[in-house]
Amino acid sequence: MKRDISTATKIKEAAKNVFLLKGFSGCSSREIANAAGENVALVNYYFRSKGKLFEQIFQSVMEESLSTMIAEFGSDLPLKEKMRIFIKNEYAFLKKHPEIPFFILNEMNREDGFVLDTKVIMTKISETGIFEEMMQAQKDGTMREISLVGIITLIMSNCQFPFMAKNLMCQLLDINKENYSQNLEEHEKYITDMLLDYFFINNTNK
Amino acid sequence: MKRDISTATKIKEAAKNVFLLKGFSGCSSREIANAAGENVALVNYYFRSKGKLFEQIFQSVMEESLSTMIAEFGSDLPLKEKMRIFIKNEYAFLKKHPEIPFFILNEMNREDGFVLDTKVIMTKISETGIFEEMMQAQKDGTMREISLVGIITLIMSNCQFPFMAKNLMCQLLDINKENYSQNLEEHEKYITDMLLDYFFINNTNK
DNA sequence: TCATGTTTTAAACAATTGTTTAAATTGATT
DNA sequence: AATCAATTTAAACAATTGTTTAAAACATGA
Repeated sequence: MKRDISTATKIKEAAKNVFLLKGFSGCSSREIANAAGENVALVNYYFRSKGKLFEQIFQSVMEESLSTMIAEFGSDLPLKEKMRIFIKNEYAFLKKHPEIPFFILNEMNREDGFVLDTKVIMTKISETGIFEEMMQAQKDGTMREISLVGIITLIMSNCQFPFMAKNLMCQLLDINKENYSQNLEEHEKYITDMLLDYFFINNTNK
Repeated sequence: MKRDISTATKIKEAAKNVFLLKGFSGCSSREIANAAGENVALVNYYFRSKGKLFEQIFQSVMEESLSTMIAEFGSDLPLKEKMRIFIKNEYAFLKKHPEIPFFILNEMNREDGFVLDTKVIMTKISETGIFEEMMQAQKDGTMREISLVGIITLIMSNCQFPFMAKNLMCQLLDINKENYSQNLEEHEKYITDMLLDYFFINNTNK
């Protein structure tokens, strides 16, 4: 007879918060149920198991974060400007969801971690033509010769690491989290300059 | 009456392997005992608790990985060459112990994670005079104006992320692990060039 | 060989885990 | 009001967790 969906979504939202904060192995079904203000059994009633619930949330988080990337790839801006906006968008997304990169990494390193359906996403990115555009720029000599894997790794390293290593860096450098957040702001300028300078051949005074 | 120490060390070594692979929350006392070929109770007999055992191992891993860094800082090489060797050493260490960066990050992000005694290590680095040397180079104009936190973050991002994100990258880019390891080799060249080019002002044709 | 203290073992501990069960409650349709 | 299926609840499930206990096995000095 279909009641309102509030119970299932209440659990789902609570689970997302808890999973993002503590990871799959780091929390219990009861903890999720309590956070949702509902009974433990309802987790299994609506989602069959803790694992099934997690899979749903993980997949949606994954797609949410990856689809942010492709926003401007279809436009007709110069490649260098596309990359600049890409980094800007990625960084803005991470400022909004700083827990996500470690959350994803953590679950990918779980021994019995879930297998992702990433081909859909990479295909979508590929369809924007961004990869061909980069290959062409490398042939033109406007872009440095570097593998696709290398480019993606460089960008992800510099965008994601500063956010997921916050606790480590603060302890290591003995600074508080507000201080580190300020550093994160100016770090965006660092990495944008560094990456674009490295990727693209400078021909201003040639 | 002192027996040989083999039992305690056997447990410690087994625990190090298991902890590095699965993390503190990801394994049980019994799993460690089995890996050591010993009885469960011996873990607590020799180390009081699972947590105490972990603390010992974590601290030693932390010091091992951080002390690798300072190897060449005391030498009289030019700053740029010191940094090049530093990156080389760091990368070589990571190739030998690819599990360590995620292991450390993971435990630093645990809710009830341990508080580190990092001041000892950072003090040791500081005593090499490397930080003053960089500040001086920035005044000289041979090095770009950039905060210490920024420099350290840039280096750690580019060295550590590629190793700890191996599983993620392989799934995302749909390549096998051997393939990725090859990419890691050429990636060292990428990051060394990029970082040094960014840090140091190029005055070859001025 | 006996006594002593250390090491190892199997068993038990209470607590927590994910999940299931069966009864109670709810809300709409007849 | 009665029916009936969907929802919610409290309780119980077996398995696993870290840790403790108490007896056994061991090695060594007398």
